[in-house]
Amino acid sequence: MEVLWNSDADVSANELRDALVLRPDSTGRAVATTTVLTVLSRLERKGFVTRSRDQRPHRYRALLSREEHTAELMHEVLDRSSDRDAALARFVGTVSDREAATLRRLLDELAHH
Amino acid sequence: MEVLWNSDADVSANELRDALVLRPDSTGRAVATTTVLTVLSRLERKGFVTRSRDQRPHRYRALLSREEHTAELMHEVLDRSSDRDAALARFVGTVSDREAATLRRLLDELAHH
DNA sequence: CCGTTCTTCTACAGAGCGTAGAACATTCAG
DNA sequence: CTGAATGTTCTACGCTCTGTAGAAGAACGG
Repeated sequence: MEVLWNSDADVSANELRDALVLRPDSTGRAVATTTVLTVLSRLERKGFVTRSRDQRPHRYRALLSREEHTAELMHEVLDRSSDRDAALARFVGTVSDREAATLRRLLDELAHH
Repeated sequence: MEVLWNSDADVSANELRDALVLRPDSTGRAVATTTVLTVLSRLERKGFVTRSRDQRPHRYRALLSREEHTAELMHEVLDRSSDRDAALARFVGTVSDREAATLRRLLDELAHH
C-alpha cells in the first residue's frame, strides 16, 4: 500500500484514490476515498506520512522517499542481528557483481567526502 | 521468537523450551512444550526450519543461520525497492565509518576471488 | 443556511502470532 | 503385551495489523 509514494508532490486523498486506479497492477476497481484516508491516517500515526492540516483538502506527503525508506528498513533488519559484521558479510557475499561494483563506487565517493 | 536460533545443533522441543527459560530476556515463566511445537511447525511450514522425523523426539534445526537470514531479509527489502542503486546509496550513506570500512574489506576479499 | 465536500469514528473480516488444552501416537518398563 | 509416560498434531482463542468502507461529524461555497 505504501507503494503509492512514488507520487512526487503533496496529494489529496481524492487525487491519491484516482492515481491508484491508474496504477499498472490496479484491478481497475477503485477503493473508496474513506479507505484511502484511513490508510493515510494510520501511516501518519506511524510516522511515514505528514499532512498539511491548514488547507482544507488536506495534502499528504511522504516523510521519507522510497529509497530512504528502503535503506531505513535495511538498517532495522541489520540492527536485529546479533553479529552485524557477519550479516553484512553474508549480504555482500550474495549481491550480484554489478551491485558489488556499485557498492565499491559508493564507498569510494564516501571516502572522498 | 526466531531468536532462539542461536542454538547451535539440532534440538528437541523440550530442550528448546528449557533453553528459552534461560535466555537473558526471559520472564522466567516457561511456555508449554506444545507452544514450542506449534511455533516450530509453523516455522517449518514457512521453510525456516527442518526436523528429522525418524528419531522420535523429533530434532529441529534452522535452515539458515541467523546471519544468512538477516542477509536474506536485507535482500528482500532491497528487492521491493524500485531503484535498487538509489536505495543502496542511501544505505551506504548511513552506515557508520567503521561499518563502511568493513564493507570495503568485504568487497576487496570478494574481488580477490 | 444548506447542500456538497472532506475528515474522523467505528467496524468488520482476514492473516499472522503467541499461547495452550485435548486428542492422538509412540515408546518403553515391566 | 500392556499401560503409563512421553511426544506430536489438531483445534482454538485472543491480540494486533491491514484492507476495506459506512455513518456521522466538520467545514466550505454559494
